[in-house]
Amino acid sequence: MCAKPKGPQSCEAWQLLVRFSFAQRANLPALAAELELSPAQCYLLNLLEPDRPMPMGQLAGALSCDASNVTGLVDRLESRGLLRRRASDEDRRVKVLSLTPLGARLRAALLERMTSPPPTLGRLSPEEQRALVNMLRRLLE
Amino acid sequence: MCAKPKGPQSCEAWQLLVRFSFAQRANLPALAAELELSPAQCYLLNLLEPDRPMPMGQLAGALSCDASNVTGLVDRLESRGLLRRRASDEDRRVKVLSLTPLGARLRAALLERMTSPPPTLGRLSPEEQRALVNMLRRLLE
DNA sequence: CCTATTACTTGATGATGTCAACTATTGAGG
DNA sequence: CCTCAATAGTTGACATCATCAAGTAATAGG
Repeated sequence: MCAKPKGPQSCEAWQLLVRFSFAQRANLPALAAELELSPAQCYLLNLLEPDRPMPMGQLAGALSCDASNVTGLVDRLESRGLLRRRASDEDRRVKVLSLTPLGARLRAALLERMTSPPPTLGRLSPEEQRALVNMLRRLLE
Repeated sequence: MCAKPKGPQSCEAWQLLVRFSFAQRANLPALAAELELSPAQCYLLNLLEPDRPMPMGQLAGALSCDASNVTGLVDRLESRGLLRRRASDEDRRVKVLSLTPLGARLRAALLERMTSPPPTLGRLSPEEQRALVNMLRRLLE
């Protein structure tokens, strides 16, 4: 049924993490809609940190989608005044994206809503939560 | 920054879980494409278990999307012979979906690829993995 | 310079997703 | 029975998402 590099639990742990991701994805549309965003725009805003401008190509890589798709996403976000395109000084082919103050505020609101812990997290004791943080950090590198 | 029903770790644990979900989402398109599926079709197939037919409306609820969207998704999957629509006997307004043998095989291949654990899981000891399974089970109910 | 590569845009096309309007069926009263 | 409202799904219109192929501008290497 599944590869197991570290015993039978490997598989189950990963299965549960994937199940968790799917469940998480299901409530993103509603959450995004409250801020007049689409899920794709949320993914983009999540990656674009306020104090760290990013070239469009790098964003396409992080989203693992085509560069032309990023063009359209950025068109719509820029027209709403949430971010700016600016030609890079070193390489004028490159367009660097940076959040406007408005965009930074919207991003903060988005992240706060997304990461506000659900009541089920209370089922884990503080020590368990510490252990969970420790493990997830290692899984994410 | 975030609500903390159980101390400062609550927030971080959840943040990491959300980050994990986002990272996970990024490699779904490529994985789905190997099976000639779209991400949305993967979500649908994941929910439709081979031995448990499901009404379209219930599927729309589980995907948290509009019913008319399910119509289109099902149209395409049905035209590929992956599932069948059948009018329910008790209530003929209801269309019950069931996987064909072909659809069940594709679903199995999909789930196997999605849940095959990445090498980073090897960073957790077997006891840690057991603890992780235990915690995720409680988070997911 | 000349040429190839790179970063982004554009246009075409199909899939996803929502909404409003529609059909068919069910169910509750009168 | 016979409305009449509610429900399940479909359809059509429309915007967004996503890819591909082709195009433009800038860079880099020879």
